[in-house]
Amino acid sequence: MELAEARKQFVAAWGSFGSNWGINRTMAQIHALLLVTARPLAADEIMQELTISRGNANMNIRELINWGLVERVVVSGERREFFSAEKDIWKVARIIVRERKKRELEPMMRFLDSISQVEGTDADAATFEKTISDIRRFAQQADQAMETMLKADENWLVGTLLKLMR
Amino acid sequence: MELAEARKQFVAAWGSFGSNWGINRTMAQIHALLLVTARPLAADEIMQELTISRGNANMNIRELINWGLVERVVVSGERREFFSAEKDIWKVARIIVRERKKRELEPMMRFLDSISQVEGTDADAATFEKTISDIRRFAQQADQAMETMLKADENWLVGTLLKLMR
DNA sequence: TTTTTCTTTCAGAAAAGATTGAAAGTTGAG
DNA sequence: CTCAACTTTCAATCTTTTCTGAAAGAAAAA
Repeated sequence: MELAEARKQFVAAWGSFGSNWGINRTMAQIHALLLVTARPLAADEIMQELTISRGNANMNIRELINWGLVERVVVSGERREFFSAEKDIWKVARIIVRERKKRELEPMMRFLDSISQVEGTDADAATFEKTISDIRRFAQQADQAMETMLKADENWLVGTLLKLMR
Repeated sequence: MELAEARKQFVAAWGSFGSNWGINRTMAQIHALLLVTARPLAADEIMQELTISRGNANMNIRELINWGLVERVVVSGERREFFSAEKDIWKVARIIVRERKKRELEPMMRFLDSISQVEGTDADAATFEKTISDIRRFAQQADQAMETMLKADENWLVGTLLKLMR
């Protein structure tokens, strides 16, 4: 397959994949574009490649930087800012896991704590308390699994699986 | 906390949590409502509780049934259909993992295969092939981890973690 | 300092996604 | 078979999210 075509398809696919997971399509596309580009790109190049506006590019680049997935790069002899993505996919995965854990899982766990005790002894009260406490327990396990992954190196998963599956 | 209030908060929170993850708010709310209700509910009760229209309720209940998270229940002496959610949170988690794996991860892996070979030998071609193959490898590991989880029982995670963390 | 180049912001526009409600469809009871 | 009770569908509408583009801001160069 031709490189230009493959790149275009990848950027589009990554965009729609992202939007299935609550990540803005453009943000995912910019990320994909930077992932498959060896040299850092300037805002204008990103705008042109994805045919998006300056404002949109700026906002989504900023968000990628917030996440720690992209960084500003100074190119000597150039006044403009350039942008470059973290290319190590394991680091990328860890960043995403850490951010979503922080932004979603942890608040959810705090929330579940806050509603875990209710008055009443009927079937609905029992179902409620059981459901909430099961979800809390599950969330805690997921949280621990993520912590372990965040601390582990690339071989953790492979090693774990081999051990488990004989 | 009062049960009615706690239920309301949980349904609302589950709805917004869901929409962070690409799941329609109403679908998540219906699921939450059924999770914390001991007896099966009829469509009218769901509509009333969440103040949503008949069409909306119908569409989202159907989708929950598609996912296997909710089932139709016949209540003897009643002509209407009633709905009840799977209450075992581990089963729920497995269903969600299985469905998203099937709907998103597997198509993505097939797609990555299709674009993994490109013409050219410059820096961008090299970056492209490396990125795609790294993502494929990562996706395969995630896929295997999910497979293992799907087959394993509730104690897999705990056991694994204890083993790993000494 | 003034000009030039580039970045950021944000109100309004556009697009995407969700919801409604009324009509058509189905099914069991009589 | 006919009626009544209930479910499903879908075009129109509403809501939310995303995007644009022009104006304001910042910082290097002249």
